[in-house]
Order: sequence, then structure tokens, then C-alpha cells
Amino acid sequence: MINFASMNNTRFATVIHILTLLGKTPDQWLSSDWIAGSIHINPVIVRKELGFLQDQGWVISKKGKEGGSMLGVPTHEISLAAIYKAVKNTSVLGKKNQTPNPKCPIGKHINKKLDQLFVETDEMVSTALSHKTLKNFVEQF
Amino acid sequence: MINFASMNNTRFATVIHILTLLGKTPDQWLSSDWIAGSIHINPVIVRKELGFLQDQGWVISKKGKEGGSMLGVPTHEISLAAIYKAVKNTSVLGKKNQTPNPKCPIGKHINKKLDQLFVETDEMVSTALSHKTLKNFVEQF
DNA sequence: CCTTAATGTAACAAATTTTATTACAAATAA
DNA sequence: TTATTTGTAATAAAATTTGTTACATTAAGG
Repeated sequence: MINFASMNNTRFATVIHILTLLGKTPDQWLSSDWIAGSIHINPVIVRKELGFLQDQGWVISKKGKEGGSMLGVPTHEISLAAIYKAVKNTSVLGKKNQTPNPKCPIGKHINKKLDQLFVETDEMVSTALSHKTLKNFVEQF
Repeated sequence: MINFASMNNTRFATVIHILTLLGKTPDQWLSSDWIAGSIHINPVIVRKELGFLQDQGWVISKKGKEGGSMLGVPTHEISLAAIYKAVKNTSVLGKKNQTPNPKCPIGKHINKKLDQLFVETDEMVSTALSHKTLKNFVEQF
């Protein structure tokens, strides 16, 4: 599968939209064009995300006429934490400055301390999301 | 004060770095150039953030020779939640797609449901950060 | 086999966001 | 009155995100 250069700020929303559509119509092959029409984004973006979701083992796709995608695992086996983890690439609290001045006592240690705070915060979010599943989300519709 | 166009992904790190320096040397006027040297970013960025921190009521600056900035409130009165809130402009879980298809039953309601999830997640982060203060952070150095 | 419809993916283009820079007015200490 | 510092506008550059075009490959169904 192709790499996204980095975090795509709508990726969580896009991916959960795709998974919700697939979760609502189990055992049906949905086309990327149809999915793209529901999200109202470019079909190629959808196909990229579907490829990504295949890599995660969550989606199966079939090429050719009458092809499309469907879920490969039951919705209760996909936690929102897993989706978030798969899709996120920066901390909740953002990025750190890359080269603080090591000659400054604060600059020398700030990134170590920020890291602790960033990791702790990210883990809290993951823990909270681990109690929610795609099933819970899909049931709302 | 000037507007930043939108969320600056290193703003939390930058702002907490600035506040830590100010918190470590109370009652001293630190220049934006000196602060910029510690973070290793452009001094104009620092001055913009200092202006922003003045707007929050956290920092006092003095123009002219021998001028600079210092904290206007004690470090224990600034919570990390307040810093985060002041600086953040998107949800922890990212952005939503702007125009999902209202003709699709999922597309019609997805943003309402995503909003609930996004707000809930953001609030959890804020609650957790509200138990930490700038004092706690600065004490680590 | 041939046509049609779908995925997969490369390559590139456009848009948006973030970061840095230049320039200079205004303020103030000494 | 000189040197230094903040404040901020304007713009440029860099990085990231999103969209588009193009086409090879695959597979269903006549």
C-alpha cells in the first residue's frame, strides 16, 4: 500500500465513515465511488484508505466488475482506540520544537519532559477510546 | 494582537517553553531574542506568542531598552488545561469532512455523531490537564 | 473473447497550514 | 541621542494535506 506522507487531519473522520458504511451493509461489496459519494471526497482518497484498512486486516476488497469492499472482521472487534492509533501520527498536544538549545538548562531537558507529558496524554486518550468499538458507533445510525 | 491563521502544531510546546523560562526566572525581564535562542526558533514567532500570552493575562512585557517579558501571575495559577485550551483549534481526533452527502443516511448524521465523540474526547483531555499546573511542570527543571 | 466496471497505485497538482524572514515604527533606558 | 527592545505588518518559504489524472490490472457476464 502507498504511504501517506504524514498525518491527514481528516483521516480519523474519513476512516470511521468508511467503516460505518461497511458495518451497516455487511456482506455487500461497496464500491469506492459510492463510498466517496457519501463522504463527498475524491474516490482515490477512499481507495487509498481502503488499502490502508486492508493492511490493518479490517477490510477485504475485490477487484473487477461487481467488485468493492466489505468488512473482514465483526464491528465489535474494532475499537476506536485501534482506529485512532492506526491513523494518528502526532501527539494530542502537537509537535515538539526540533532543536532547543542544549546550552540552556531548560532547552537541554524540555523535550524529555514534554515527551513524558505527551505520551501520558496520548495514552489516556487511547485508554478512553479502547472502551468504545465500531459496533457502538454504528449502532447510533 | 495579530491572529495566527490557525493552529500551529508546535504552539503548545513553544508556549510552555516560554512560560517555563519565565517561571524559572521570576521578576526578570527576558528578551524575545534570548527566549528564541533557547527554543531555537525565530524571535518574531516568540514575540507573537508573548503578545498572545499577554492577551491571556499571563505575561507582562516592557518595551524599549532593558525591556522584555515576565510572568504576570504565579505559576500555580496557570493550568496546562488553560494553556492547551488557549492554543488548540482542532479536536484531538482531527477535523471532520465538511460536506458529507445528506442523501445518504450515514452521511446525513455522521458529523453530529462525530461531534459528540470529538467533544467528549477533548473534554477528557482538558479534565486530565486541569490537574497539572505550570508550577508542576517548571519544578521538574 | 470482448466489453464493462471495478480496484491499485504512481505521479503530480492544488490548496491549506505552519513557520520563518524582512522591515520598520514606537518605546524607553542610560 | 543612541542603543536596544517590543509590536506588528507584509510577505515568503516550507511542510502538510487534499485532490486529480492516468492507466495498468482484475474479474464478471454476455
